[in-house]
Formats: sequence, C-alpha cells, structure tokens
Amino acid sequence: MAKLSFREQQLQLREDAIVDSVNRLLAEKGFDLMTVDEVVADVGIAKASLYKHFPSKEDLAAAAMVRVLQRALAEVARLRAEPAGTALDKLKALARWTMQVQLAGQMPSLPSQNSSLRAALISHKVYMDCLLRLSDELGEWIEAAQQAGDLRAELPAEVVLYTLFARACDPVLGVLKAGGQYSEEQIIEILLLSCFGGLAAPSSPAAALPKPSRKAA
Amino acid sequence: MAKLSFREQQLQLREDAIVDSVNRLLAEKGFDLMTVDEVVADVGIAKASLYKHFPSKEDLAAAAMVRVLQRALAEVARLRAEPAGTALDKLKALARWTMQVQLAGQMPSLPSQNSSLRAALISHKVYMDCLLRLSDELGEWIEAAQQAGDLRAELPAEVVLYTLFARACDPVLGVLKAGGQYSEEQIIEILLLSCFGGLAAPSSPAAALPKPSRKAA
DNA sequence: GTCTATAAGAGGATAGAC
DNA sequence: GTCTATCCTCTTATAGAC
Repeated sequence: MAKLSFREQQLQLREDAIVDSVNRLLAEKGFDLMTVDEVVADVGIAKASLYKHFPSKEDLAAAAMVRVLQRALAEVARLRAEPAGTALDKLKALARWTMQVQLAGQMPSLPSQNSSLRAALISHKVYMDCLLRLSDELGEWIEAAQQAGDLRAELPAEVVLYTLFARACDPVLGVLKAGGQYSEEQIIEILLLSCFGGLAAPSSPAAALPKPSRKAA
Repeated sequence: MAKLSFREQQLQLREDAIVDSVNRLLAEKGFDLMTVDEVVADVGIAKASLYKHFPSKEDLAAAAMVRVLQRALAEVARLRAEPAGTALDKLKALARWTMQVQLAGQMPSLPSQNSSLRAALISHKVYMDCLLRLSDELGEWIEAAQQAGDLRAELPAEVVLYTLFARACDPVLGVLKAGGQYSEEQIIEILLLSCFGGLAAPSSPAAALPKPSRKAA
C-alpha cells in the first residue's frame, strides 16, 4: 500500500460513502429502479461530482459488487483458517453469512437479464477477478465435500456453485422478512435447511417404495 | 359463456396476441426493461391502440400473469384428476411443469422490488383471485405431503409455497440453459433434485458424527 | 378502435464556472 | 474536484383525426 495524502484519504472516504449508498439502494430497489439522482441525494453531493468518481451507473454497480465480493473473499479466508469443520460445514457457514448480509439489507441484487449491465460487468477486470477467485475457492470446497460424500455427487459442481450464488439473493428471504412472522435467526435456519436439506423429508418413504430397506439419518 | 360476435372475437384475438407478446418479453427482459414500444412493434399495432385495451403497462403485466396463473390452475386440475400419485408427486409434477414453461421462454418474471407494480397487482382483482386459488390448491397438497411424511414438517407450509413460486422463475435455470452444456430434460432433473432433495447428500455422515479428517484429491 | 403526432416527464450524462 | 444548470434520449401516456 502506497501511503496516501490527506486529500487522497478524503477522496477515498467519499468514494466509500458513495459505494455505501449504492450498495444499500441496490439491495433495496435493484439496479433498474435505482436512480443516480437518489444516490447523490443520499450521499449529499452533486451528480457531476459523482460522475468524476465513476464514469457510469454500471460502474457504480460494479464497485458495489466488488466490495461485497471482497467481503465474501475475506469471509472465505476466515473460514479457511479455521481448523475444525468439513468442507460442507464451511459452505454452510458461508451461505449463512450471505443470508445475514441479505437480512441486513446489504446484498446488492442485480437483474440477470439486463444485458448492458452484464456487458459492463464482464469487461470490468477487478469485478471479474474477484468473481473468479471466489468461484475457485468455493469450487474447491464443493468438490471436496462431494468426494467426502457430504454433497450430492449427482449434482454438477457448477450447479451447486450457481445455486449458492442464487440463494445469496433469494427473494424468499425478503418475503419471510417482510412477513414479520419469524426471527432473523429462524429465517436463516429455515432457508439453510431448505437449501441443503431440500423440501422433501429425508429418506422419503414414498420415494423409497420399490426399494427394500434403506437406513435413515 | 355468452356468445361473441365476430367483432368481439376479433378483439379477443388481438388481446391474446398482445398478451402473447407481453408474456414473451416479460420472460426475456423482465418488467423494467420491457418497453411498451417493443410490445406494439412486436404485435404490429399502434401504441394508442394498445392503450385502448390495457390502461397501463402494469395492467399488461397483470394480464400476462393472470394467463400463466390460469394455465397453472389448469395443470393443477389435471394433476388432481389423476388417481395415482402422492401429494408430493403432484407437487413435483407441477414444479416440473413450471420449469418447462420457463425453459420455453414463457414464464414472465416480475421484479419483487418494484413497488408500483406490486401495488397494481395487489389491487388487480382477477390476478389476486387466481393467485389465492393457486395458493390454496398448493397449500392443500403441501399439508397433505407433510402429514404423509414426504415433505419436511420442520418447514412451515408457507415457506414451501414461497419456495415453489421462487423456483418457478429461478435464475439458475436460465444460466444452465445459456451454458448449453445440458439438455433441457437434464436441467429439469438437476433442478428438481436440488430443490426437493437439497444440495447435501442424503443421511450425510458428516452431519451425524465427527469423523476423522478426510483429504480431497 | 385504429392510426399519426405529440405531450409530459424521468433519468443518464455533461458543460463550464469556480 | 465540486458545484449549478442544462442537454438529450428514452419511455409512458394521450389528443384528435378518421
């Protein structure tokens, strides 16, 4: 790290404030409904000033995604350093972490359909670097968990990876939170169970009809 | 059904054509990115003509949702008439049907965050009627499957319901389809397994007992 | 009811003074 | 680099002739 002048630190702080607002607004309204006017109103700066820092709305979203990816990578590093726990345990712990971020209203959700945004993200080097590093880290855990017999080997590893990414911004969580019927901890436990354990009961008798006998958990 | 004049039939056909286009565009780009100009260009009519049929863009989306809900209700009725099969079988069959619709590019996906759209849908009587009827039908199957021991009783029935709705427009399917690596039938089997069976292997040994450390390849 | 033409306004981005 | 003021495109919705 090169040392920063006071002025550079000030700029860094302002950019952090911008990304903070973008992150929150992306989590709340999504990319398409978030307007740059809202961002500048939230930060308290002029629109032209924001465009000095970020050349486009897409770059704003990319910056927010980069930060959440870096936080995820930090969490992965923290879990990796822990001696105890299987690969499956670490995957569950990371899924739990993403749900906590989502519950805190800090998980930016980008529409997978917006092609201009997709193009901007794909050509964003820092974003792609973070995304690939995270995918590689998780891919290792997924394959290890599959070889240990803890994750279904019938599911391709990349499908598991995509599913974990998708559950990180699953709308079901928002619906349950809005319902106000369960505590945040209950919501997390419920969603972790439905994600990793599935909706069906273990060793479902109906599914096991033709088979002679199978030991249950 | 009252009998319709030729003119009324013509109008009905045109409205069907509009809803067809809306349905496809909603599945392809989502509500926010779909523009009324695209719709009229696709149907081949003037914009003012469209607004004679539907008073707003939100009503267009509602009409598309009503039609897909009615199709779902028809599928539910068909499954209900079948003598064989448990409640879980019927739920799986319906989930399979929604995935087929999604693969065919005919599942409209509405952003759960757009508040103006939400308000319009909630005050749309026909839409709400279809949605509640479908929820009731599925709720019966869910509770029956739970009492039969085929669905996890630890999961609240409404969570199962929300999850099935969410999986009907799960972005994972679109990613797998775009990847081109699996056949449509494979995609469906994979997603059904991950939804009902979960990511974790059945009777995961790691969850049952602390075992000696394993090494991954 | 369908069309052409246009209003009305939101929203992304920029010019130019300081 | 930050501001005020503005540009300009896109998009929803409507007016009015036929």
